[in-house]
Amino acid sequence: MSRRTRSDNSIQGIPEATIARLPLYLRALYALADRDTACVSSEELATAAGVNSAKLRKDLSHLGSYGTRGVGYDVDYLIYQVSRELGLTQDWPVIIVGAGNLGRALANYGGFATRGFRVAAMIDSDPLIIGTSIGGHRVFGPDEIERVVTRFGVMIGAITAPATSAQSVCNRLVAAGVTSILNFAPVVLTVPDGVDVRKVDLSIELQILAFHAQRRSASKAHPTAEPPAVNGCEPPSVNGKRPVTQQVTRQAHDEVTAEAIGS
Amino acid sequence: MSRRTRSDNSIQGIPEATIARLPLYLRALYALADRDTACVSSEELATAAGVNSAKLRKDLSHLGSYGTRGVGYDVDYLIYQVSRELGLTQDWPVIIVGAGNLGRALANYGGFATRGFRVAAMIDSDPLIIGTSIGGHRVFGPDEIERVVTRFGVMIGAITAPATSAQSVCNRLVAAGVTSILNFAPVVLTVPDGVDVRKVDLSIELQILAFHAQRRSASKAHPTAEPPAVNGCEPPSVNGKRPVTQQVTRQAHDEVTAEAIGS
DNA sequence: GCGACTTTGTGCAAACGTTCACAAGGGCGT
DNA sequence: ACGCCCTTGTGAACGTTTGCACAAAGTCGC
Ligand SMILES: NC(=O)c1ccc[n+]([C@@H]2O[C@H](COP(=O)([O-])OP(=O)(O)OC[C@H]3O[C@@H](n4cnc5c(N)ncnc54)[C@H](O)[C@@H]3O)[C@@H](O)[C@H]2O)c1
Ligand SMILES: NC(=O)c1ccc[n+]([C@@H]2O[C@H](COP(=O)([O-])OP(=O)(O)OC[C@H]3O[C@@H](n4cnc5c(N)ncnc54)[C@H](O)[C@@H]3O)[C@@H](O)[C@H]2O)c1
Repeated sequence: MSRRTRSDNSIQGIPEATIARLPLYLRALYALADRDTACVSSEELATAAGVNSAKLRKDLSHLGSYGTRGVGYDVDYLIYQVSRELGLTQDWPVIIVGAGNLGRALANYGGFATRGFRVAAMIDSDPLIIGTSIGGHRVFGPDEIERVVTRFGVMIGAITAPATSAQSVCNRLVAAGVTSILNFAPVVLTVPDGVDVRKVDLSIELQILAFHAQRRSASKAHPTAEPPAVNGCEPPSVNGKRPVTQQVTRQAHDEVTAEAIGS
Repeated sequence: MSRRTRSDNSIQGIPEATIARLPLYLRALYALADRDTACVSSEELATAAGVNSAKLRKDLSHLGSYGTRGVGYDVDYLIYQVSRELGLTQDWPVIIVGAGNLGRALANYGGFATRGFRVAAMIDSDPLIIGTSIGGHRVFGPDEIERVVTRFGVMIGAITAPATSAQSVCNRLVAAGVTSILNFAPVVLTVPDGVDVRKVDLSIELQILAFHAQRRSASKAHPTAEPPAVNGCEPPSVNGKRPVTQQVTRQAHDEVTAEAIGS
């Protein structure tokens, strides 16, 4: 279990929360540069990025003193500095595993390449898909993962395969040398130390939205009332056979729990 | 600017961080239920969900005391309680605006419906797409938004339209009565108070991965050395014409900054 | 050349989140 | 029936993140 992420940040000193916002600032900066804005104040940039100006200044101060007091930040200069900090002054080849609905969408996505990310190759296990081209990228079989990763020096992989194969795909990617993984499958991936996993989970986002939506409509309906006497499951008794508590209809789902791999 | 999210949580008392993890627990619980596991300890469930067991217990304690000391949690009972808390005991119709690559992928996604989320309708502005069916869902024109939202009582909308139209699409959704928005466009949306926006931003995730990947390979190459003398932009001087600081080649991009809307 | 004005960069405190560690509580074996 | 043992639920310590408020610093007008 890699818990090193937290301490890694402190040894160099840039908080994770700041890192997560830098791409936001970068996007706002590019938008400003497009409008030929040469210089921007923390207030303006913060508004454009949707954050507090104090937070923005503190975030940027972690990269260095790149502003001019009384004036603001030079847009092009700041774009360069933020890009450098994020490692965007180089190109990043990305391997996409799973050429289904989502994998295709990614491969066809133009915005993918706009920040130096390039699709090195697509991988799929379906013989009918292998050999075809998607978004101008040839699809290879899973056995080519090692070769592609080595050949192009791929460090970043996106997993858009079904949840059931996500962990094994992940293992193959890591074995081949990939150290950063963007996971779209609804699974908790287990990876050795030194490998970075981020997940994009649409289902979770929707559920969070549902929670807030529920709360909103509940407080609309009963401004200050108890929740309407939930008549759901009774607390189950442990001794004896378990009572019938199947009020929630079991729904189909494709999620699996990840099997641990040797760290 | 809606900053009410934070304080809303405290009035009822469930931290936002906890809410964001409940779907994770729910998924792990369903996986356990599928294996006919009747009861689970916080340790096991935490491992399955990829979190610390103390954190899991504290999270669950916010919903109530649904465990049995010395034994653990009844799986079915906990599924019910978590589902109820998240508002998943009811169905949520969702409207998808933008039937392009991503919108199609969502509409075709089976896992979409597995937690009670149903595609109420798809919307697109392209006359060639309007009237066709995607994933079994008829595509309507933007003018039908109001009707669909009212008719089906839609509270949740997903924006998979281009970044340039995302804000106007958002405005129409909000005007029609949608209060929860899942935004896939690389834009900071501005919404009135009482509307909840979550974003899924692939580009940002990749950039965060790139940062860590860069750091890793840098520390591999120069274990304890200064960064290799960046010869990038000089700090620009403010007086006079700005110097040529165009070291970073300007890249194409489709991001825009959101225009403010009323309130 | 100088003073006023503007905006950055940052110390500090409060809010929030995580983790530890253990008392309280309940089942189970005898 | 009783005590042992296991696991929950939670108080307290710790770390992180946010936001305020202001001194430091540089520009611009005169
Ligand atoms: N489509 C969506 O909108 C969406 C939303 C959220 C999550 N997801 C998740 O993303 C993943 C992909 O979704 P999708 O809709 O594209 O599914 P899909 O079934 O359309 O595509 C999956 C592809 O992966 C390939 N594949 C299967 N096993 C493989 C393996 N071992 N190695 C390489 N390729 C393999 C299949 O041949 C198929 O082409 C799933 O895990 C899904 O749960 C999808
Ligand atoms: N495809 C991806 O993998 C991906 C990844 C990250 C982000 N995104 C973002 O998601 C959004 C959609 O991406 P995409 O690849 O599906 O783009 P796309 O061009 O394939 O699809 C966009 C669709 O939106 C429709 N549209 C345009 N204006 C509209 C309007 N005002 N109302 C309704 N529909 C409208 C278009 O007709 C088109 O069908 C974009 O903002 C993109 O930046 C996509």
